[in-house]
Amino acid sequence: MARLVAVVGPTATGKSALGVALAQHLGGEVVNADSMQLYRGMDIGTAKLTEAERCGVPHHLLDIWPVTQTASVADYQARARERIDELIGRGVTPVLVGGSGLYVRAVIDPISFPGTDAAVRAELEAELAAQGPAALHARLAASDPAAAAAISPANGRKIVRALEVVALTGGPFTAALPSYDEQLYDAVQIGLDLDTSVLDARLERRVDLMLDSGFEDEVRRLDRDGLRAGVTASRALGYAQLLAVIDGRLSLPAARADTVRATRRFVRRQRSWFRRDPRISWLDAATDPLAQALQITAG
RNA sequence: GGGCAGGUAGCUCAGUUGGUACGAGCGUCCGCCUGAAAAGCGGAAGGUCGGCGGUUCGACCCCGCCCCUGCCCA
Repeated sequence: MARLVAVVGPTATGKSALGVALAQHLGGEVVNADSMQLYRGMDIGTAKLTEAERCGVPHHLLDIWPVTQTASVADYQARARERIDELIGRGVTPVLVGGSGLYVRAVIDPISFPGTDAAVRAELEAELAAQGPAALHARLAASDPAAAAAISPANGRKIVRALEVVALTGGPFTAALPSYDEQLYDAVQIGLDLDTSVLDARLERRVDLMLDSGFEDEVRRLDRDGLRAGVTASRALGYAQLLAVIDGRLSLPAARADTVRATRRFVRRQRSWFRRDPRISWLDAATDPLAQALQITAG
């Protein structure tokens, strides 16, 4: 087992910069674990590091999906593991950086995703739209009681996926994440966080900065590339709001406020996801996290 | 100085012909999550109903005075 370092935690805490610094000190390369930075052209709004900010450290799995493509953890998992294994084979330390909790676990932990089928899914989506989630939930209860019990009758998305898996595999949809005690890589996970009031102020500043740096133009450009048709990319923080601005459905100030609010909510969700993982060593982003991170990775 | 509208949860506002606030959205907090995870979903905590006094068995809802906000007139 080779060693892998992961930098996780809520957005806007400085994970990317810490990742670069760690890679430099450990002779490593960065592997992205941010679901939205996988999209080509989504740069400003995802706070993707610029070429200069990467300081010559190779970054992997950035810009691999067109905005029209629906995000997929399974696709990410395969690509990330392949790349990580390749780095390890070269004696390079993979530094996995990102705030997409499920993506990180999909790499490190033994999770296998049952397949998907566009036609089956499209049919289920259509039914969901026509009949509402309750009807589908009732059907799930008949074919997979355990899954139905675990999924809320209001959670259309999850119900559709469960039905899809049942239809494809003939078996039940197991909705249990693996425990935290078995991982595929010898991974050290570092969590970066900041005091809430400090982070909240930072989020606000960051959104303003993005807006000042041409975020709206970026969205207009991506709109021409089909962003609107992208199921996941079009819902990304800030992007969804700016599309509404372009449509005249929202004023710019409202979009700004909305984006800040949504990002705050996202941070809370990220924390509740990551804080359950006992393997993560938490560092305060305000007090020289690099030194502490190096200590942890050395130990 | 006069007139009108309004002062109900942190915010924006519903609401009761007088009988324990039926509140809602947003925010906050907590939790969930196996192919959309920057998405999706669940739960909880918050109110001396502007102040004082009166009427009443009983007032947030009626009366009086006062304070505050906005608009109009002077």
